[in-house]
Amino acid sequence: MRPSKRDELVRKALNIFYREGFHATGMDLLSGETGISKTTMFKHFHSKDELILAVLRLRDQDFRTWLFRRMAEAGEPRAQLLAMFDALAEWFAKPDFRSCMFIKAASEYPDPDHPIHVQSAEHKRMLFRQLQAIASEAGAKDPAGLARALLLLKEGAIVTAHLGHEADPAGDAKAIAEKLISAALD
Amino acid sequence: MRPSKRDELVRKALNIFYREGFHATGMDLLSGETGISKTTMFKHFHSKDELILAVLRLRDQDFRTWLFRRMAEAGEPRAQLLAMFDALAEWFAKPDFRSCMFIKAASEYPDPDHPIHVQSAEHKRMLFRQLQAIASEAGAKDPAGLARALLLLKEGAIVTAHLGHEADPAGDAKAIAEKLISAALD
DNA sequence: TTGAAAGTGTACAGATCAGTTCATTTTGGA
DNA sequence: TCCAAAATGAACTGATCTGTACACTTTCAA
Repeated sequence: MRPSKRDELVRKALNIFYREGFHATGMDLLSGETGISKTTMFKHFHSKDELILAVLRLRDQDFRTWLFRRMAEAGEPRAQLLAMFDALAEWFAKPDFRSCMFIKAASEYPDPDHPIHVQSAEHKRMLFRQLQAIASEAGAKDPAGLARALLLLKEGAIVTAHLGHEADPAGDAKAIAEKLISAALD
Repeated sequence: MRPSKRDELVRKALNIFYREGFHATGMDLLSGETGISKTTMFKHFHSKDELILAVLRLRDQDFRTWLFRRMAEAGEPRAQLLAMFDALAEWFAKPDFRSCMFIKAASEYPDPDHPIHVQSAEHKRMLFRQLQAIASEAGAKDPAGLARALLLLKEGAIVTAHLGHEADPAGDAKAIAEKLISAALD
């Protein structure tokens, strides 16, 4: 089995779903835009939902790899935590930024038991675990509490960057994070 | 003109869109669930998008009226600001809570120039203005900055309540808000 | 009571949706 | 070179989508 076509499909579908939305993107359009025949698409994935789940798995990998690599470059655990918001600022500045794929997925599949909704929630949990580990390394008194607070700031910044009129939501979030981190580590 | 049918339609459509999503809710289903004929629906609104815009206008009114009334009951401006998070906690606890309608609308209509997206952003701006006024009354050194920070916490709490596994996102947000308000008023 | 406005039910148009079928062509490794 | 796996294109199913047409009924106020 050669996985290249399948991977190519998932990666291209990711960009289109992210830009246009899930329901608004039909399989015919997807086939046309990717240049991959519908027959092949349905050979790799038995349904549109399965394709979306594969897209979300890829996005989860890509996003967490990107974010925590950026954070790791900052050095000390305490600096890593703050660096999350610098990474967010870069993301928001991209012209094709359109919010968080998992917030959007959960919005389009509101049933909490739907696999797409469940998998979106799982992404957030993975973020929490990794962030908690760094907060722990940094010597936080309550690593879980600090991780929850920083993630709350992250989600707020994303929504505000997408829907708000603010100049620098990532900067606002970072300023708050600095206070929280100082208080959590002293 | 008797507006009762029209209002009834908008109010019932609001609940269905909120529960099921916009694209996932067809006009036939809407007609069936509301008991209002499709002919009448399209006499009042020339398209589904127009109905959605009316739904969002109603939701904007309802939500801001509810939120700022709850806050006003808290008395002093400083207490009002904190009361926002108590109101959020009540909202999150409702069994039919499914995130913020405007975050969902912007997710389903990702084109920033789409009227539905524009109107969703406008809701957030209205929230900002009202919150800024209260921050100003409270004597904040930078009312706009405090309003931005509190709204960022609000959006983060909503997303976390919808998608996260946290026990009390509104409480987490409130704890952070307390620190910010104290620092902004001293 | 009457008459216009508002609402109904049904059937329909035309497009699009997810997903299938099948005969043909392309591909890449042995 | 050969062969099986992979991919293709195009037509097709049946359902659903937004929106329309039209004849009929209900409502309400003058």
